Amino acid sequence: MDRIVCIAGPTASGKTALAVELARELDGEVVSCDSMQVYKYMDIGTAKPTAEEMQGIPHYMLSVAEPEEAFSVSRYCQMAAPIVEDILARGKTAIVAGGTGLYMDSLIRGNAFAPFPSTGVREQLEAQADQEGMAAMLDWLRSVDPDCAARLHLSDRKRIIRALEVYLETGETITEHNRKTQEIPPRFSPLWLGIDYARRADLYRRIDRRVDLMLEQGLMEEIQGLLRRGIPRTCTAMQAIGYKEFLAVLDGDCSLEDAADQVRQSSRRYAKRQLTWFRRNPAMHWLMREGDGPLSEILGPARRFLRVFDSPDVLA
RNA sequence: GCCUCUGUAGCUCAGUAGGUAGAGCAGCGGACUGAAAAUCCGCGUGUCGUUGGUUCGAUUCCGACCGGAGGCA
Repeated sequence: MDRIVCIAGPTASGKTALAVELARELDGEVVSCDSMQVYKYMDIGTAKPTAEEMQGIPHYMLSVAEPEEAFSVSRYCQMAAPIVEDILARGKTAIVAGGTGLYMDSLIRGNAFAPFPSTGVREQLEAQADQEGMAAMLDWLRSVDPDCAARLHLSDRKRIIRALEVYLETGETITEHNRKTQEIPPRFSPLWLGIDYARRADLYRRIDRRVDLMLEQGLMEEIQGLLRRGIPRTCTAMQAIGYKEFLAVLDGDCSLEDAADQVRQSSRRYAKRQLTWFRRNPAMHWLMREGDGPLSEILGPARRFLRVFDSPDVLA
């Protein structure tokens, strides 16, 4: 087992605080695993750890892209994997912490990705989908990759188009590509820790509070700053929860209260999706939090799991 | 104090000419391999206010009581 700890969990569950605490105890450095914290100038709304919260612990993969850039899993892995290797090479513990399950799994498994399409294939497919409808697109996919077509629902436009894109670009179906990457052994073998709440309502209360806190900290000003920089409101970064909704307030399309309600609800649904993703990981060791209990309540259990680094049988 | 209306899912409400009930929202579960804070799929979770009566059978009809809204005093 590598000296890597993955800290997963839903938004507002305390991943940042746990990561820093464990980094202090294990002589570790933190690699963020968050699809929105990678963007610069988006600090408050993505709950990026502040300098104070980091407590001098080195953090990586924060603010590494311009908001108007198209970021992706592939780029995340390209950048983060060498960083993790380097931390390990220096004899330190790598603490990969964040809520983006796809990024975390891909980094750990060392997923390979098909070359990025340089031509406008996706745009062409989008246009074709608009003209001929998704049923025709799914039929097409079925003729080249029946397994993939069987897995996808007619409404899942994104994945149908992506599957066709991979096939057209590489000549290989996405099913075949996935099969091949799964044959490759995982790149890292970490200790998986997941944070969850015994009662969902307690997590939701924390989410609600965090939204209010973000507004107090100046989220609206942060969004105005992005607009002043000329960040297009259609880019991926702007679809982040808390940004798209409050943007509507600045545009005069929505009241602040309604937008805040929407942000709270989107965050709750997001948290649920995150839990669904992480729950299917059989290697996950769950740390359950109660009510408004302090972080220390899960520190003990976390340390018990961490003994695996000294004697690999403790988890057996 | 009297009169009228009202009480059904977490919320707003529909409904049963008597055979234990259904919508929206909320919520819950799941999928996920280069947009992933994205995208998509599935699922009613209920002492029908309480208590008596009529009835083979009451959430439905009748009475009383309790809670809510309005009106008259």
